[in-house]
Amino acid sequence: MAKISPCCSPVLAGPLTKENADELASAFKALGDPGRLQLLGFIAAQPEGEACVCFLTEPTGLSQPTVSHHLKVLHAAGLLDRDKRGAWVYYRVNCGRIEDLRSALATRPARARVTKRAS
Amino acid sequence: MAKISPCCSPVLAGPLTKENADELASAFKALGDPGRLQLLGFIAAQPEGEACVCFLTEPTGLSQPTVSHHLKVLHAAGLLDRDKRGAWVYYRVNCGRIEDLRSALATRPARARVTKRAS
DNA sequence: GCCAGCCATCGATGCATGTCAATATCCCCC
DNA sequence: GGGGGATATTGACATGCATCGATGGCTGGC
Repeated sequence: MAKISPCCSPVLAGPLTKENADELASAFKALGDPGRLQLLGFIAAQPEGEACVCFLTEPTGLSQPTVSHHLKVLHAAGLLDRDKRGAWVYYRVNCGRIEDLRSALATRPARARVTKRAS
Repeated sequence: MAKISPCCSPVLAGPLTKENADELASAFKALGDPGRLQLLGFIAAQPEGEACVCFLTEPTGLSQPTVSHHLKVLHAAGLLDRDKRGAWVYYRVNCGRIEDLRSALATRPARARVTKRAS
């Protein structure tokens, strides 16, 4: 899981280095699938904030290997934490990572907003 | 460009409908490419907040058709505004759309945060 | 130790996408 | 209206990815 260094690489703060762009792109790519977004939503919707794989197979309508694959992608992107308890594996949303992505999308972070004094 | 209805579909607020998931996923997918993130960064870095295609070909190291393709994808996702002035086409970051995506990633929007009173 | 259930991996398949060369389209200017 | 430059589109190619069935690895219970 690549570090995002949210304090230094908001997308709109200026030119991105290739490395920062790669890091951020891989994270957003993980969010770029409806099944994965639904999985995040289902997990976050649980009272305990966590869910095992067997619980997620049915509501998404995806096969168990596909769900497992998506969870792996989300985990690799740092968006899910994995907790194996006996035969079950519980996944939990990593809110800190989500916040990092949010801050990477911050518009005009510090630099004074361009005041569009057209012509 | 699908509407995101940011007020009603934060990813982590609970289960997502298939439609909301599709809308959000297509938007994040547009962000899931390093070249496109760099394009956003370069455009936002301009003093006027806008840039024409010819200016973006060189710093990204991509061919002109590829840049044009990425700009089209970003425009289709609502992330860039297009302004044709004569023979030139100027692209500008749509900050409102970016903000919509940010709010869609809001963690635990209203519902009281699960207080993790473990066991 | 064996069996059943949960999860991950593997292999295969079909579709989406990033990329570029070539070409078309549009616009300004002479 | 013809020429030149800026963009967009097309066609082709390779790669990536989502998906599933089949299978393997673990874990707990009998």
